[in-house]
Amino acid sequence: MGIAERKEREKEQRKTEIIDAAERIFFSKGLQNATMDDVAEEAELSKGTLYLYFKNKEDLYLAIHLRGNHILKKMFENAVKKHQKGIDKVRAIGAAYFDYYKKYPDYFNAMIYYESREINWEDEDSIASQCVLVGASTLEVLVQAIMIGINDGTIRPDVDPLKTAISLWGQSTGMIQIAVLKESMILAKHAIKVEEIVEYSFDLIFHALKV
Amino acid sequence: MGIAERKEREKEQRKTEIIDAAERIFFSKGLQNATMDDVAEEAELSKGTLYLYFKNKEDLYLAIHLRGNHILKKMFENAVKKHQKGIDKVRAIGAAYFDYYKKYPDYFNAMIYYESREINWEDEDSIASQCVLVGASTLEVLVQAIMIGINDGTIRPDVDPLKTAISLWGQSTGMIQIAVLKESMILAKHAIKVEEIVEYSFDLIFHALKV
DNA sequence: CCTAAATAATGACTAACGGTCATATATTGG
DNA sequence: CCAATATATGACCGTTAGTCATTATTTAGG
Repeated sequence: MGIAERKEREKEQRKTEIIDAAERIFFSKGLQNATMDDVAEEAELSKGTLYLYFKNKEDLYLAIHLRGNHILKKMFENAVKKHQKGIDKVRAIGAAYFDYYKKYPDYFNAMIYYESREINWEDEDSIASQCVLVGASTLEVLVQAIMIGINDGTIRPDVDPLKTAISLWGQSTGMIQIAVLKESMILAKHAIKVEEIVEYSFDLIFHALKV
Repeated sequence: MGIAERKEREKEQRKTEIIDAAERIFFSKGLQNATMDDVAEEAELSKGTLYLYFKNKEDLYLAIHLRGNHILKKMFENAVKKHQKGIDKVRAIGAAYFDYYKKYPDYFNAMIYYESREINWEDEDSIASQCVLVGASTLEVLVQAIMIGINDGTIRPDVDPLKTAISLWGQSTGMIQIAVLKESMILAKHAIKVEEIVEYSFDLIFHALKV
């Protein structure tokens, strides 16, 4: 049955088109101000149709979030490949994270936004749980890099790979978040650039990992 | 004119009562689900009256946020007092931050929630700008502790106090945030407790500061 | 005390938005 | 060509943030 397959493809295509439209709207107007009517108009579909493809507004936003997660994972994997030593891999992941923010600030903000709210990440099959899966595998890239570093002697052997990976992840996210957020406030007042403070912060962290 | 003063007092009193009611409602139902009608009922006032005291829902929420900020600052100041050495002061601040989360998770979440959204922190006189002020003075406590540590030789002399303070702040916030958030997901799966991972993360950070 | 002016409080109302569903249109298989 | 099925529509509904004309209370002066 080629028709069923074609229909499946078309359905995926529609979904993609809707996410594209939603991205343009959400990212330009901000999630708060963007309405489902806006998205519908941008997608050249009726509002009701959106709900045939996505459970609700949050689900649609999570679909965008998921895209960002995939990109981030790819960037981590690429960063790791470029270096031999474990510590360099870890550092490259840190740099990649910051690159991600610079290149896709909207995806980064979508992440921040959603990490700070009550979502049912549990139920299977949902976009939310897919986000969790991709997130876990992204973290795994970091865990592996740390383990390689321990084995090749570039990272202190007494660090716990998983705990360290989670720490680095949380610390880096918080750092970028605060740097961006406080830019206009604290940083501008002291003439510190976002880049500068994030680099500084990363240096601090890696200083703690080195043998 | 004693009357004007009494009226001023009463006005402040009302404001406080409204914030009290709003806290109960927002914290029990969650900001998303709590309505201004709920708050009005809890405060035993009409909805219109709320808007005589607060510009909008966000403003009311920021007033709660401001309370949290004041408490946090107090806790930082107390933490600093209890120790002599700079590094110990810094560590105590870290512990105080985590204590703050444990003792006032709702305030902590209010902070996270608001740090991740578009707010006009600029305009003078607003509650938002008061939050910024208190936040800056809280950070200053940390900056001072780091400087003391550099002077008494317990902290590496080559660290930049302000940049380090901002780094620690961002990293700690991100860490607590992620630990709490991922508890049900990643942490539970690996049988790691929130306390444990946060402590671990703090150790990592302080390892980087020591001489 | 009484009353007019000023201040504070009210709640019905509006606009906007997320989400639904009966209806309409298009596609498929026979 | 015709039913059956799948897809799309947009008027409609319920909810809620925020407003404002009206009402109630308090103050100050005579």
